[in-house]
Amino acid sequence: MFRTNTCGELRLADAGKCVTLAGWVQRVRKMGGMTFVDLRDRYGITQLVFNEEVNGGLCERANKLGREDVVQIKGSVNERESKNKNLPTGEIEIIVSELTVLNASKTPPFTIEDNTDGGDDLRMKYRYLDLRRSCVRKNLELRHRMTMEVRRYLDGQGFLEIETPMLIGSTPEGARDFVVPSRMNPGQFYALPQSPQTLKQLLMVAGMDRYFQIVKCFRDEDLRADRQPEFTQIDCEMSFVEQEDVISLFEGMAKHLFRTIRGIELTEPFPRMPWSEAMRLYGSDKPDTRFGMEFVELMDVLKGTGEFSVFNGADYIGGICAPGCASYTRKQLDQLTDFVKRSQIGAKGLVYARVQEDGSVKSSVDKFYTQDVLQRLKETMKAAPGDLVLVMSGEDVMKTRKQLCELRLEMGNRLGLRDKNKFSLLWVVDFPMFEWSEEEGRLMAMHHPFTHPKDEDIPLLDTNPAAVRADAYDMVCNGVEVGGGSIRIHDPELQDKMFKILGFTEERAQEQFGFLMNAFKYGAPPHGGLAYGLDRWVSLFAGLDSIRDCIAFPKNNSGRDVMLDAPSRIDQKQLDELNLSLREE
RNA sequence: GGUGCGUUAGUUCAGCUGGUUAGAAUACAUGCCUGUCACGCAUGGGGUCACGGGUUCGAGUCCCGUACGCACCGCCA
Repeated sequence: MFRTNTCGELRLADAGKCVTLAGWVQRVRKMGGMTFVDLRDRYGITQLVFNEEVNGGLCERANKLGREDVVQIKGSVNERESKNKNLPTGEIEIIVSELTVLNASKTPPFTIEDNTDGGDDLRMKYRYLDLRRSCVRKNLELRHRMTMEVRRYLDGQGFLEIETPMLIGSTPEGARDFVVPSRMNPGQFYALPQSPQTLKQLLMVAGMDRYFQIVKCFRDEDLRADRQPEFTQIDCEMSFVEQEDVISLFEGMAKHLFRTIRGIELTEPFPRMPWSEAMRLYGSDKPDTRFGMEFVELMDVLKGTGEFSVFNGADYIGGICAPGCASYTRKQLDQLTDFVKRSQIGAKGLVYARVQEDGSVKSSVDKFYTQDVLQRLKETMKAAPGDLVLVMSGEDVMKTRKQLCELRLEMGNRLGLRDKNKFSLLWVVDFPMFEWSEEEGRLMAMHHPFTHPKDEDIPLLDTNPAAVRADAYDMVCNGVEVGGGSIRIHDPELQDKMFKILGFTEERAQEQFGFLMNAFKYGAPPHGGLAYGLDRWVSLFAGLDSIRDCIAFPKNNSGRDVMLDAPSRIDQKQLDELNLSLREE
């Protein structure tokens, strides 16, 4: 037997027992005649003791151990003379009688500790060492517990877990597909699914009624801290449901996860906010509602009421009120101005107004506005003495709101209002069906082409499609889109009409989605669903800044796996078999 | 496709307006130390300053380019 116990389970009650442990050498502390070794495995750390007086030869060998050697020891559990309150096993130690080095280790390139000295790049290259660190391992354990709870909840609700294929056809609508050449069908390609969307809809046609799958999805787009080329969704679909049914069932799942994983009871229904409201108040379809500081529109107050040409030429003027920030120094205000002027935010400037203790307003545009106008600004913003009003303006309403959104989040950070242990959930509903694409010169589906328009907006499809709202909904937590879904179209005629509005020719619609359209002709039930982003949920619960930290083997910024050194070139023989040739450089 | 920041010891970083032998911490090695647990103390080894070009009497330092990394914009139905 390799071991009788793990390195995390022995306690004072086990004192006197003879045990066998195996694990990695975390650290060796040589005290002269005595040597302590911390032995580590997935379950914890147990201290080993070697005493020169008791067994000189063995102690000598223990002194030669290096970090990350894999060893097996036999010994007896002993109550410690001086206990370590930081370790669950800190009341005992093992007096070692036998030591076997199962496998020596090279000195690792970074320290295997919570506060490692390794940088991200190096940790990814040696991810198998990084995963030995308890802080990283805990993320994977959390991920496991969450998927277990997801399965438990959905199973309890009668969902079937059904696998769908990874090799499917390419549908260029939306994100770029990863494609896979077919050897047996030269010149033809599979695509990896961006989501099992159409397949789960076919499962509804097939009468599966309630489906889910914890499934890898692939998108060949540029990466971000919260975006990987392959990521995991909790993908769900239900038949004979309306939006309300889907929302309540998956709100239940969110509550289940909060209760079982974080021990947080969310008793109230999650707030709902129409998309247009989210844009108006927060400039974002995924607002961070952990704090207020909502936008207040100021066109009436500031446009045309003074000589400030920037505001007089603006099509949007909006402000936020930062409580207690009137004491900001000139330097701090300049920093904020620089922040909004940064290229990725791209605003031209920032106007501020301090509300003084006596109620008067001192602003950066004093010379353009009378105190009366500034008092109206104060009242409109509901600003109190000591508050700082920040105002931005622009000619593009959506763009300016987005810039103000960035400023609001920055102020939230500065004021410490974005506490990782506080959770604020909401549903954003009534998304627009379409959005205009400058690049394509046509309307694009905001969610996807199978999304059902709101019944009352269906007449607008013929007259003003851009105004049509959809039965689409996103769940947002702390400014992160943790899931989203929609009621789908199940009527082939409506689906036809949708493809036409999206600029599909009949042939192209048939070619790309004919299988779905045909299926709909054989009795498709009304259906809808939702997909949660598992990586984002785990990151949220673990308080991570990047989803990489909850993925065992993530890709770097350029979509590379630096450990495997993938992607890589393939040899000519493989290319020939696939009937592929590479363009000359 | 674009913007910003970065690349110096195994690792994480410092290195000023260009100037003589490039530092710290940690890791590693050796020695001392019998109750440590981030043990302590002493000694030691360890560098193509990412790569290529330029400016200069002289470049880790300034300029240009390339590569790589991170964050972001575009993109992500």
